[in-house]
Amino acid sequence: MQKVFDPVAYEARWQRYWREGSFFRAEAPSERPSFCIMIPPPNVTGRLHMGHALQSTLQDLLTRWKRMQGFNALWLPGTDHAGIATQLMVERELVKEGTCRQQLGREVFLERMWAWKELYQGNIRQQLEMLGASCDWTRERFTLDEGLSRAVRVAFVQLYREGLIQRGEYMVNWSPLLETAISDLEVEMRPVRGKLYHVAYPLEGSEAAAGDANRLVVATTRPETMLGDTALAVNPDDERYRHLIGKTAILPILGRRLPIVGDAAVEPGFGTGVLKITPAHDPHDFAIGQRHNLPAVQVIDKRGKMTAEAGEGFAGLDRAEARIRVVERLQADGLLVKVEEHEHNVGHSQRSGEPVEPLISTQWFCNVEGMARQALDAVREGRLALVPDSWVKTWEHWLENIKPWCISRQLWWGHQIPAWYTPDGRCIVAHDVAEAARLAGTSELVQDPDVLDTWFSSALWPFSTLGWPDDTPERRTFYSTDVLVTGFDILFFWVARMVMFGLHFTGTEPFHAVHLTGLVRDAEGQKMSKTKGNILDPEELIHEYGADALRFTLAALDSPGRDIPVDRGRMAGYRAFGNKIWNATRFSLSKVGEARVAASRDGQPELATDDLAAPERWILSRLSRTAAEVNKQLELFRFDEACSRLYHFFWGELCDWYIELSKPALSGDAPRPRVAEVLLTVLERSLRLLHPVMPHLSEELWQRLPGHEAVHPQTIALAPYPAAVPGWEDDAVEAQVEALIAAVTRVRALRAELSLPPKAPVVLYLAAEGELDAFLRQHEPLLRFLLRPQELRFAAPPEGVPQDLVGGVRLGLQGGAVALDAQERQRLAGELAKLETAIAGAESRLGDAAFLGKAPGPVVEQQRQRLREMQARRQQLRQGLEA
RNA sequence: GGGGGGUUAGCUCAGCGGUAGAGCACCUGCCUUACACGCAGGGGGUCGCGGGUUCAAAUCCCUCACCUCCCACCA
Repeated sequence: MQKVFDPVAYEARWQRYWREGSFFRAEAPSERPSFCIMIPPPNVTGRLHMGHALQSTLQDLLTRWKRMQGFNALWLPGTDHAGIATQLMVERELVKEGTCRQQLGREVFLERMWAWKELYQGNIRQQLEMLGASCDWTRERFTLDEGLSRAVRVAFVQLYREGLIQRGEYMVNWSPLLETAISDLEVEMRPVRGKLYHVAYPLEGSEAAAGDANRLVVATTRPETMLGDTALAVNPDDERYRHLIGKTAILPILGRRLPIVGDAAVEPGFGTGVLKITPAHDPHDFAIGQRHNLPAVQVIDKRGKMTAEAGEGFAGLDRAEARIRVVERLQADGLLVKVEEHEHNVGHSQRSGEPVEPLISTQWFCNVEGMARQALDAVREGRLALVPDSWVKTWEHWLENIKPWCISRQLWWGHQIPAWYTPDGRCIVAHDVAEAARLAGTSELVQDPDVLDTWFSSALWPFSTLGWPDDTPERRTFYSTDVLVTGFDILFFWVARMVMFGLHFTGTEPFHAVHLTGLVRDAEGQKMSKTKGNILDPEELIHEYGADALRFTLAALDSPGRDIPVDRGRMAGYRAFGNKIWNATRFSLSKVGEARVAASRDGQPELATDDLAAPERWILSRLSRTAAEVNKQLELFRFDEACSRLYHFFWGELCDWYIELSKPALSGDAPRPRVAEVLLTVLERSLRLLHPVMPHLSEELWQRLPGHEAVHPQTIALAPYPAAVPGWEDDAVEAQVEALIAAVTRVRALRAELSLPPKAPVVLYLAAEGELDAFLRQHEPLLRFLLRPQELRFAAPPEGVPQDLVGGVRLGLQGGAVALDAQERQRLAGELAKLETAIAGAESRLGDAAFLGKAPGPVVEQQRQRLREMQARRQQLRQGLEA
């Protein structure tokens, strides 16, 4: 075996081996219980980022774990067409080429889109494979492929026929740059330092007259929209203006007559208490306009330019430019009363970044209120768990206040809406054009040019990927799926909508648990961004540390409800852990001779502990408990805890102690029964425990262990996941070995404290009560090996010899007395001071009748033992400091 | 305005009723026959502030402060 640990040397090899062995192929139907995770399909826009790496790691971890537990495990991969995002990328390319989609035409443009998709889909596959993802690639899907497109059409037609999808003219969030409607969720509020313009509107019949009584002053942040005003509104309870309701004001610049209406939505306290009403360009005004039957005058078009309605001098201007001109004009007309600085929130398009323009337009809407109630019930009744459950309140708040979902987009890349129009203007919704023609009674049809919101197809993902609407073996085998792993940032965009559609179309929730991960951040907890230059690239990290170290880091940092601060130092630490595992295996293989991994039957190892010595019993007991803990933590989605248990068992117990304890036996100096077999067995099961997090390293090493093929003939990925072995668990042995460990550790510390050089000849005293004393005598060779004393006496240390009491072991160390240096003296004095406080505390507690009466017995006993040990330590410290 | 999460060692975070923990960083020794991606030892914390419950509180309850995120948004 190579001495150097080099993950890059073997990771790709195992990825190929797994692929060629088809080990991750899931069966449908299957006799075994199934486990299924649907990948949140990455956008075909580019490379995978750290968020994908995190989520993919956790999904792979769960899938590998369940697969090893014997489940028919499916992790179904795929990609999302990501309408706006992808179309934008390709359009950007076109701009560079000096053309645009309109010039190419829809058909040619879509060919470009598909070429792009092929390229990036390939990248995503390759990157997932680099990470060690155990997807079933034979079942890969794409949101625009034939099957999923059919599912989209079927879902749309059904919702339409149920009356849950409607076409209508409403106010929507419009992105002038993208020239499409977007949903409420795609609007992001950003604080903007703007101005509040106070504009005077003359009252009718008083145009020529001056003075405040003849005009109403309106405060607005968007003066350019006043060209579309069709009324003024005041609060009917507002004493200042009540008498004006029913009167008429005159719109400056354009001279339009504006009725003054009373509406309770007007806040008397804000601005001047008078609101200008622009039904075509503001959602509130739109609502007020509807209440008062006001006309809507559109002065801004779909590209953000002023329309002809805006009048001479303004038509054709950009909305920002128009604002400047309107203000200039008002000022010239003497109607600009004042301008205040005003910070307020303005909706911006999340995708393109520009301010959203509220616009009245004809769009398709989906009424999701009923489905939202079902989604609420699914969580409340425990059929769907949100992990961590702190998300439940957010979930409830959103679903309880849900509004119709605008599902149409004025794009080309996506599922074209299955609606056709007849020459006489009828709208026919059907599964295909043939059906539409039949229903319409004519084949002169034009399909609606719009496409559906990307999230509409994503909402069907858990079942459209399994063949829905058909009743396929896949659907029967894997649906409902088990777990969804995704970021909390798409809880509403995607998770809620999947649950709503899942319940609506299939009658059951699409998965039983959602594990919501945090955001991947940099080592300082800063959000990663291009401008900060702190972006980490998973591919680069894999080259540097290996995929397993990256996976371990991400899994170990995933603690509930927190972001994931990815730290290179930490990742280097986990690569070092890989090195540790590598070397522990290298050592074992060089020492075990002809021994083999113990055989198993029905997953339970046939390794009886009857004739084994304490160290062997101890490590088997610890292994069993570790396996139990790791399984438990994985059930709870506590990947951090599972990793921590694996790390501390392997490094802190197996390597630091058991391997050391095995050395005198393996070298033949102090033989014990079946040490090599135990070592191999523990190692083999440890590698299996580690496999879901560190698949490559565990496979690489496991394949070298003599006897591994009896566990599984081909791959560790299909070997059983270790569970607890009750027959190995032994509290008494654990207590004894732990006392030995505590004593050894204390002796080493004492040696350092006394400044004894590593090779200084010392006399070591050890004494304990009863069985523990016998146990220590029995393991004399181990104590000699670990502590290398010149002489070992199983007796209480005489007076004057530096000594201590720990874990029930009285120990002493006699060697060349070395004077304490000043620094060490100070340290010990500090320790002594703290100790005095602790002793006083323990003494008073033990003297307190309330404590003795009410605290449980073991707690009192623990306190007594602790006090004894602190007193022993105090004596040693006092003696040392006096000397 | 409403709601969530957070405040523990220099940094990033576990712990959530019975002696304050991890990784990294730091200090001191060591190439001890698997590993210097290592071994051994060590320093470092009024667990945000103030109350309360309890024999016992970082851990449960309440007030406050600060930091974050989400939702809504007054033109």
